[in-house]
Amino acid sequence: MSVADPARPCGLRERKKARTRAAIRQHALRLFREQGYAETTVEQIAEAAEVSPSTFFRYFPTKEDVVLQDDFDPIAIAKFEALPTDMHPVAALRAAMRETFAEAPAWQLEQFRELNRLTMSVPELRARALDEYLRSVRLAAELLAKRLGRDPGDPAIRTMAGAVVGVGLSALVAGMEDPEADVFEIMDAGLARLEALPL
Amino acid sequence: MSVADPARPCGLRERKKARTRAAIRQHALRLFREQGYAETTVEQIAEAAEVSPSTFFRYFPTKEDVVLQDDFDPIAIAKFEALPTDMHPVAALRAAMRETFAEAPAWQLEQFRELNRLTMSVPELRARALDEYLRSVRLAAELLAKRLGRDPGDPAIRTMAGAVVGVGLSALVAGMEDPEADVFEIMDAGLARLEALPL
DNA sequence: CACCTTTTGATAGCTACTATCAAAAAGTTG
DNA sequence: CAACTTTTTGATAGTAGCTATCAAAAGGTG
Repeated sequence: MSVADPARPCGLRERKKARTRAAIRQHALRLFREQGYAETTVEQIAEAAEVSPSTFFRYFPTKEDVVLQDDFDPIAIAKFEALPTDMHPVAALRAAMRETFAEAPAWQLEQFRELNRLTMSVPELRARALDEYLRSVRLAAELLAKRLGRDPGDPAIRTMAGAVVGVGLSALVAGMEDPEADVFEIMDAGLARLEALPL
Repeated sequence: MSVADPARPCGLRERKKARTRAAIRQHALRLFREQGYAETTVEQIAEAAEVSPSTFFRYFPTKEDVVLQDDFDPIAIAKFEALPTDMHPVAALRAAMRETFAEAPAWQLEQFRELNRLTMSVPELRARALDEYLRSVRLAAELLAKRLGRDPGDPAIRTMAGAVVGVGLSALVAGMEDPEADVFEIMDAGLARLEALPL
């Protein structure tokens, strides 16, 4: 209902909300690191963040949501839409990703990596992450169809969209198997290979 | 520990176990169809199948597992391994899938479709299905590497494996968006396109 | 039939998550 | 600043998925 929707908070309330949210996530991630995801109860997180369990669920609908959030996807999609339409769609996707990551501050990239690591190691989280990932890239696939002026149901489009998702997943898996690996690099290299797929 | 592991049960016990398992699943699926997945409690399922809730969890580790089971994957993987190694790996995968589905009885294919429909419509189930799907096809990807005598970490292998997974996912999504669509056909067509990817 | 193993059900309990509602804090207006 | 409104919070109670335990019942064997 609120008409005002500024990028940064102005009132005391909104600032406090942001602080509370950050505190909950911060303490949750610390506890997960120290004693594991399943072994940490919501009650413990709430206590550490000095709020009630009720408040925890007011900020995060589920325990999983403390970990699962992709701040990058919407940005990358916006960049993808802004790129010239005469580029190869997969090349545009790669460029959008590269720009997005290049602009992000170092700490955010590092947190992204840690969240990925945690996500891929907890089955519960892994499952939900794949769902979210699929959903967001399916949206990108629709943009891809629009970009080419073709139907989203076109087999070539569908196959390419699936392959893009799959390459992303395989990169995440690779990053999990080898913690030293650069997930961004792997994903980019995989996408580069997909440019050879006929459209 | 049991040495005997026959294809079909012999003793009264194993037959009863199989019957109990089937009964639980059957009643569960019926209740899901009638009143929805989330609206059906394990207690109701147990009561309908005339067992205790304890027994339910003895047969299915989670409520989700009543729906999530892929009887096809292990069969298809075995067939894949049995096929001549000089075939194109993706072609071999396609052949293995085709054989597997061709051999299955009609009712099993129909049940497979219903389970897929249910799975893709319940977020909770969808997420876990993707996880299972990824795991099983990753195994196939390892076989693929072995077949080519190359490293599983090879970018080309990894990309192809990811693309295979992705095509499967996109086929499932397509089948969900259009219930009339033939998921097998879509997946096969997508895989056929992947044969053009350089290895 | 007596004996051993497997399967079952009852009980109790933990934890994620929801609903409700009154108290407290933040913001607003006379 | 005092009264009033709105938002945020915490306490309470409850539902449901899931686990552990253990004694009773059923299946199988000599």
